[in-house]
Amino acid sequence: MSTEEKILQAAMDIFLEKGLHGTKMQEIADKAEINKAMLHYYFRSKEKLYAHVFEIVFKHVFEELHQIFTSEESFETQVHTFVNKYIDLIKNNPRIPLFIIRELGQGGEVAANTFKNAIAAENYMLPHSFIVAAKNAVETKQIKPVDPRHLLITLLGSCVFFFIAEPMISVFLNNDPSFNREMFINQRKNEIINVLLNGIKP
Amino acid sequence: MSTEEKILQAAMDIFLEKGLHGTKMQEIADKAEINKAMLHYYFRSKEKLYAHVFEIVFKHVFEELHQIFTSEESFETQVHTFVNKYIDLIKNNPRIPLFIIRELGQGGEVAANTFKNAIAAENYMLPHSFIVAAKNAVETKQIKPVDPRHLLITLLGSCVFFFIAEPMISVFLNNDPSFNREMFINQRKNEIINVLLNGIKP
DNA sequence: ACTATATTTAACCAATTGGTTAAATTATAT
DNA sequence: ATATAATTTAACCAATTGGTTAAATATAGT
Repeated sequence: MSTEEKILQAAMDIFLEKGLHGTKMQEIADKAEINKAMLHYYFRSKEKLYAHVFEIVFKHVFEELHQIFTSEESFETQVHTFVNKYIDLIKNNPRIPLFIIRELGQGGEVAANTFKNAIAAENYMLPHSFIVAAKNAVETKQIKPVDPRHLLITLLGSCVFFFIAEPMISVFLNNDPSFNREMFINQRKNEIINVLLNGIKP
Repeated sequence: MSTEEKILQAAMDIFLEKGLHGTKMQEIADKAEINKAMLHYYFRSKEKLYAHVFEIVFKHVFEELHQIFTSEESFETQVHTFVNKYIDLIKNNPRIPLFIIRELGQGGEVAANTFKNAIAAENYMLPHSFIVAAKNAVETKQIKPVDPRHLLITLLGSCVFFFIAEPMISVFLNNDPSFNREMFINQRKNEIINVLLNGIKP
């Protein structure tokens, strides 16, 4: 593993866990087992290193989800697949939602730039492929007329909000001593699919 | 205005804008026009002052929304009112969603404690009143059988996600040169109400 | 072998910042 | 009026931390 790769790996681990401001350059250097000066040698500044990591994480999420809406399946099936895959992805990478949310909470400049670059490069454009698929579904009367932009926001918000707000939500859910997180997340998939697909039926 | 009030007012303004870590004690002191030592004299530490502010903000949001689901209206009307009021509240206090999100992004310890205290005091318990209302609506067949906990999460996520993710979403929405934020937010209310109420119709 | 270039290290620096303290001022009670 | 307690101020402190630098070491090209 080259020094640069060691840095990126360590930086990703720690930025994902602690965000931009919670992460210290020395901590990344320690984890990568290299001298702190190497961080600046390879990546100039903390912000640049962070932006680098953000882009990798962002790509990882959006590339996979983007593809779903370019398939030949029915729109209903696509939404079904989307919810399952998105929530599974979060379950397997539980740090990702908070990582992105923290970035947005800082003002989201890095996120906005990453997004702009993705649009310019015409890459992994989830919003675009979703909106094309949804428009088509409206035209072919698979679903009733809805604004695809709003539908996408509702879908994303429904999937991700639990994981963002979990520190507070879990206080309430744990009032029930038999509460089981794993089971609840699986129910969550079905409830989202049920309510939303039902809500847009023609 | 007493020194203590001046501090709280200034702290609220700045914490709301910049979050815990973005806010400097000196900045609060300057805005309140008092000596920095007074902050510690009245509130001991930055964290304690922050927690104080968080509780005030949190109460402000949840008290108003809580009441909706204690009314005698039909559940459908209550949901309608909730979406309109919640989104209006955010429009009038645009810093609030990011403020709470930033707190959750830091781990949400302060948020969790505030929430626990609210439960213990049996105060402004939005989740409780919502779940009672939704259960009742299921039993009286006003809506089809859904898990009220999931419905609440879907509802909150749908309302708030746009404002959280706006730095990214707006990059995409602004591709359309005629995009109008004010109009879009009003549409957002109706789309949420339409899709969700339709989704839970018996 | 020698030179130029790239990489690595350890020591250092300047700025920031939450918090403290001792002395000064003001308010309160007797 | 005087003692006591509460409030306010200015100066100070220690720790943190992103970033720099000059010298040392390794690598590659000729």
